[in-house]
Amino acid sequence: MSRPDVSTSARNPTSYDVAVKAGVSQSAVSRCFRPGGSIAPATKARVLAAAKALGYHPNAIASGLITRRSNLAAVIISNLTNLNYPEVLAELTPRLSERGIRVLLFTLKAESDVDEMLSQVWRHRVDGAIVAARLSADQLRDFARRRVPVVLYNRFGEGEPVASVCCDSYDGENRLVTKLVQAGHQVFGFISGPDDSYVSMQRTDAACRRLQELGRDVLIYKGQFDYESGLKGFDWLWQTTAGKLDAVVCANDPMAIGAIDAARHRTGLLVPQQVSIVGFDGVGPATWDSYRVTTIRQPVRRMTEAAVSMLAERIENPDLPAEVRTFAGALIEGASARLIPA
Amino acid sequence: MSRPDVSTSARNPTSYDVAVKAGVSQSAVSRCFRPGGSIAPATKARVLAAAKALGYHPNAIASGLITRRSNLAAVIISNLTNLNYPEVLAELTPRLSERGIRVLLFTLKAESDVDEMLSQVWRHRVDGAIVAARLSADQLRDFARRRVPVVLYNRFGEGEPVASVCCDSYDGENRLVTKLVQAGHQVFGFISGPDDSYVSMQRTDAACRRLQELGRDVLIYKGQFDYESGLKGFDWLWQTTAGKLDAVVCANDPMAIGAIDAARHRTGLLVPQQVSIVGFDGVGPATWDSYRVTTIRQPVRRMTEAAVSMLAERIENPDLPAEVRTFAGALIEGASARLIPA
DNA sequence: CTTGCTTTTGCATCCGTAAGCAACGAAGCT
DNA sequence: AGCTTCGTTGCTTACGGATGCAAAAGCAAG
Repeated sequence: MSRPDVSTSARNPTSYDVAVKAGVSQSAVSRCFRPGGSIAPATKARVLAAAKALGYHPNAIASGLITRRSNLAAVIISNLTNLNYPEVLAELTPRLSERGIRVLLFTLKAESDVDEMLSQVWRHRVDGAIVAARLSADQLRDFARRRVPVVLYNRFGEGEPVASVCCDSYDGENRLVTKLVQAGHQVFGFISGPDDSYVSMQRTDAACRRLQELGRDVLIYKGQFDYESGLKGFDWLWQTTAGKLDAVVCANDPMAIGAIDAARHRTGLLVPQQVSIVGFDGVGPATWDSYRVTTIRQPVRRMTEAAVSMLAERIENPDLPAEVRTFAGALIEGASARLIPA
Repeated sequence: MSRPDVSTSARNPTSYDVAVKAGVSQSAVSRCFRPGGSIAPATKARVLAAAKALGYHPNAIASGLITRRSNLAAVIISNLTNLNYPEVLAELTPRLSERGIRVLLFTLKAESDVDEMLSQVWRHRVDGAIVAARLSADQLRDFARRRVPVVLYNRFGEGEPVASVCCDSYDGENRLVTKLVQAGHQVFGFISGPDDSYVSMQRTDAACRRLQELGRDVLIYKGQFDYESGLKGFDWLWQTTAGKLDAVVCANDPMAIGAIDAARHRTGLLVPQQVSIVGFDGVGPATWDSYRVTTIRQPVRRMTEAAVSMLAERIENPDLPAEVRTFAGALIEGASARLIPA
């Protein structure tokens, strides 16, 4: 039974259609679109011409079924509105693309169902995953069991060793805090992120530990990584220290910006003359003239490049050992903190 | 020849494996995972138990091959670092997910090869696409020819009618400009985005046309939608008007923020007392205390919801006519413009 | 117990591509 | 010329799940 020849091509053309037009077998067509396929140059040219004429593009679904490679990587990001992640995503996508891998994007809200999301990840048989979200040890073990390589971004596998790329929170906070103490600051406040954030945990721990080493106490306000938290956090710290507050260390830049605004516009202080405020990440707005936040800039390009190459290596060879690549951030001096002794 | 039983399950379990374990046929397993599959409740329970025990998840690739539905939508965004798009993407992803559609993300840099990207879109046989990037009429026609529904985001099909969701640039700029004129501003500057941006074109056209109607001249500086452009644009406008500049209308918020910073910190002006500056989009930083930009806030939630539902409808029924849904933005009065007569 | 109807089940086939295998021809060698 | 070697090519099958069709099972009424 022959299919009616609809000249408007109701269906996508298949490799078989191309084969007929080029006068070769379907296998030959297939080989034209595979790197390293054994095919004579003249034949290949004929096939490619036919393919172009028909508007043929190999069906990645059919190809994925037989090769067991989807050429997809899941990119799982908890909170895209965090100003750091758009840049990360914008860097990851073309880098993966260069290696022939497309991005299947998953975003998580706090309330959302991680298991449901992972089920979709499994269904699509992704070749690997880059994860900037909190996954449980069990969930990470599922990746290992299914032999789907994962690279964690700015977090470590808790318990299980997992490949990961991190900006060094300890180093960054150490440098910020040490500079602040050397400059003579006495009364410290810290504005953290939410409890379930690994990044927040690390930065909080790093800063507080270092402050303790240097003999300073620190008051902690628990924020949510957003501008509002910076506003509220500063007010609370200012009240609670009865105006003795000297320096505020924030777990990310938007909170530092909020704190700066609270200090200036709501409390009427001069930053950095009366109070120093530092952030972390080095997102775009931190460099704006009104803020010029003193912060640690993550080397996003190098980190994303590392994440992608680690993932690609592990897709080729799933037995590579877990490896953690740590990157030191760059101290941006900005103008929101007094870094020299008064 | 029987496959060795690797208890660590070297391969993903298939519906056949589940069928054997549950003592049913492969068809029955398949029907358990399809909505509306004819299956007895008791059987379904047995199958689901077996599936769970084996860690079975239906293979979306195999299923996509036979159903000709990938359950993927391409989301094509030209410039993720534009502060408006992360929010858009963060809204689109869960909304598509609710409808069983996963996001295949494509980002474009100016230099990047659109045709290569589209080739990947065709290969993956996406069910539809949401496009916030500049595509040529030919490229849009390819979507139609392949019967892949498209919804444009904040742009129109040029020539071809294409489904699209837009925030009304004309209305928004009209309201801003009219208010500024009513408040008595005389000398206007406009900071536009790049020439190849549809959004910039529209906003520029809308603002200038309205200014002309109201009998005001306007000087245009061509920017790139970024903070730097705002800085430079303001300086240039200030110089060029020899300090007569009254009001600056910017094609988006980051440029307005740059202009505010230039006015305040580089030229030493009071905003809005000496010069009014307005933006467009209503991105997060526009509301920060240091700026409080007077702007038009795009109704991102309603727009993304519309885009997703229009796409979903067209996936079900590709013959739906093109339709443009336009949303009026909300005027955010902010504090960067004087809106009442002096 | 039979009949007629509905629900549930299994069989067989198909989706579009990749790749092992064997066949083929051309070229190089003795 | 006869033989080997190598590059190309087509044939055939497999990937994993969805679905039309017919068979089987359940169920109610006669």
